[in-house]
Amino acid sequence: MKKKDLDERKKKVLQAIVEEYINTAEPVSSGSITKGHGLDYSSATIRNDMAQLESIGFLDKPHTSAGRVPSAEGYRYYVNELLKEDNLSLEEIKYIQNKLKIKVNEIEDLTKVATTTLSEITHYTTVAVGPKADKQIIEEIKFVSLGQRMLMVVIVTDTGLVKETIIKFDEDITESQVDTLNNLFNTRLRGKPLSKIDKPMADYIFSEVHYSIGIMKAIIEQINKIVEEENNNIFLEGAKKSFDLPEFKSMKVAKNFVNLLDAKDEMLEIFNSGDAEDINVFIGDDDENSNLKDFSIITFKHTLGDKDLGTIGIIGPKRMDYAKVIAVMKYISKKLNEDNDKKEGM
Amino acid sequence: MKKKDLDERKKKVLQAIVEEYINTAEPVSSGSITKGHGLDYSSATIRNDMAQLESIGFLDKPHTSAGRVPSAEGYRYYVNELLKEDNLSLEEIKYIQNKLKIKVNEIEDLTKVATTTLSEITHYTTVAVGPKADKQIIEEIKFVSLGQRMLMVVIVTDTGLVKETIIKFDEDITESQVDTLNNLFNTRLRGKPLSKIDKPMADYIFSEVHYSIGIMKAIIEQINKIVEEENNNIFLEGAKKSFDLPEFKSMKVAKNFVNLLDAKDEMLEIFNSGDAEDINVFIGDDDENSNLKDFSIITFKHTLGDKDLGTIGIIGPKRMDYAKVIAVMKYISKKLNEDNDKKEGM
DNA sequence: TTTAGCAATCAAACACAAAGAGTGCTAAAG
DNA sequence: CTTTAGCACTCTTTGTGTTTGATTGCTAAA
Repeated sequence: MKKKDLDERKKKVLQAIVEEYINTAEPVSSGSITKGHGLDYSSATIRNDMAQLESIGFLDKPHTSAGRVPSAEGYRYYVNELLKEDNLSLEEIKYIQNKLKIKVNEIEDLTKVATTTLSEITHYTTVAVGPKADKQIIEEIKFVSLGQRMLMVVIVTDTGLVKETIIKFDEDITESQVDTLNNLFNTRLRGKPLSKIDKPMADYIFSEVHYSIGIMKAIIEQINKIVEEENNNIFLEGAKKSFDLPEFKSMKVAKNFVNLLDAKDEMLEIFNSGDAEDINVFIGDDDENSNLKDFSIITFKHTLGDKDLGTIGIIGPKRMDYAKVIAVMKYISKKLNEDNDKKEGM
Repeated sequence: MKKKDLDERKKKVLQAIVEEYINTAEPVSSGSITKGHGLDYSSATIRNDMAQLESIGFLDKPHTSAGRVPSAEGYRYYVNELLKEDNLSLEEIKYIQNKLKIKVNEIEDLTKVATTTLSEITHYTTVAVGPKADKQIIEEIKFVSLGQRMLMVVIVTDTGLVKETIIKFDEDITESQVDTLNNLFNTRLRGKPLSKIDKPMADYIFSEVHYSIGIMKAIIEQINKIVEEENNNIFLEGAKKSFDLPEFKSMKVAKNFVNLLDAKDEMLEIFNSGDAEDINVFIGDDDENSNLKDFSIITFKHTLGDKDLGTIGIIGPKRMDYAKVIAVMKYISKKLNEDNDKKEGM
């Protein structure tokens, strides 16, 4: 049997199982879904369907006399084919509106508020990562001296993001040197992506500036550090909530969770791999020794027009309430764009 | 019996029990400490001592036929009276030296490196909190305009800390306004602690500047936000390591741990309450429903002369290796001061 | 004061039975 | 051909009683 060709009843059975399991976190028996969910068959009939759904890999059986549990594939089919839109309650809508109403100076703050709100409404752990360095265009680089031996570098990007760093030197730095720096860096980097501040760029700067190698080295080092940090910056919210989930009774699951949150590279890869237009659902595979085994990640891009302002996501159990989460995300995503439009126009 | 008047043998027995428990995480039986630890008595003798140590509250008994476990009071006595200095291995010393050698631009970075190193050597979770706002003296406030409607505020404090924030306005701001701001804030705030940027100060500024109430409000709001953030800033390292501890097999303990890390106010209170000169040991009380029940916190102040540069600490199980942790902390604390001396002199 | 000896205590481990949940299969009914 | 009732079978969970082993507390002797 082709996996796509589920007859209507089997679809309903799968859907009922997934939804039941999301609610109860217990294996679902054939008897428990004979009524409701648009079904009205005997448990024997359901059982036959279940056996087939298992044989094509959509269901798992913890052991003979337990019910069935959706497999990662089962969840995927459910999310792609069976999920029906959930509607937010009026309170939820009001709550979100109220939260996103705040005035912010940096887009980054707005992303954070949205991430926090998402966690508050869904009760899952949420995460925000900034846009990658190659997506951020430098609008201005400004060097400001703070006393004789201290210099601040400010980088303003088109995402409204402003990054600063302080550099201290062993030697004095003059105002004219600061001017040179401002000229040099701006003519060279304005309009380029953040990621352009790299080795070739450093070499060029070195070739242009013949004095104070020490100063130049310190500057380039520090700027590289900002870019690096910017590329690896992860904001986390509501991690503690996850520990109330029933799956966290298993120490193994809890440990996988903290390992997952700690594996920033893995997280960044997932968060940056999603499609820009859509809500992306990553359902943890069944691989026994993956951190992701028990979890799913759902992400969406915070955008303004075609500007990438970073990715916001949720990390929950595979058994998470996909319909609700996706509905909340869609709403927040829409609101973020509305608000941004207003801000642009102001 | 007075708690302080333990005879020599009882001290040794208590010490042996604590150390054995630290090693094994299992209740300690009378039989297991008849030899070694400077003891050479029969188990019956040890048993008598144990019974008395229990009656004065230094030991607990999970149940009749288990061994004994130190109580919070027992740990306290051990730490205050019995602990003998541990020595670091040559490798450990080298490792720390190497890590702290790095050149930093902000003291904050040095604190972070020290905190990370502390976690790496001890394998416990470590934490750093910055100095409180009333301990940080403002050396300069600088307003820098970034385009017509964007202003950056930089605050340099005597701890070398530089805080920046960006403020966006709905109206244009002129260079002369920026000059006024610089004058006003600097004459008023230079030499004052960060915490002085408060309501009375805001009122004063309002009374002096008669134009652009909107701009002034935005500025004061933002500055308050920095100070607030600065006061609540917690840096955490190695939280994941704790999950390998045997005590984390109990979900209750794991949950207490994440709750503890999440309860920033509680953490800050503990971290800020320590004595400046010393290494401070907070041993979790026996109170059943406290987050701290299973944990101890050890802190020391990162200082330079009499300047408070923040507090660094460790959060581990009550059963943690106090001798080792304290030894490492003492060494790092000393090194931080040495390095700072060098940095001051450069 | 210390220790040997021993009964008493209690968790942990084991074994076994019974109960309960749920399946898979078969054969009959629709 | 699809659906369903019926029932044997499987496997976990729960309960119970038993044994084992660790460890203590007490007593009486060294």
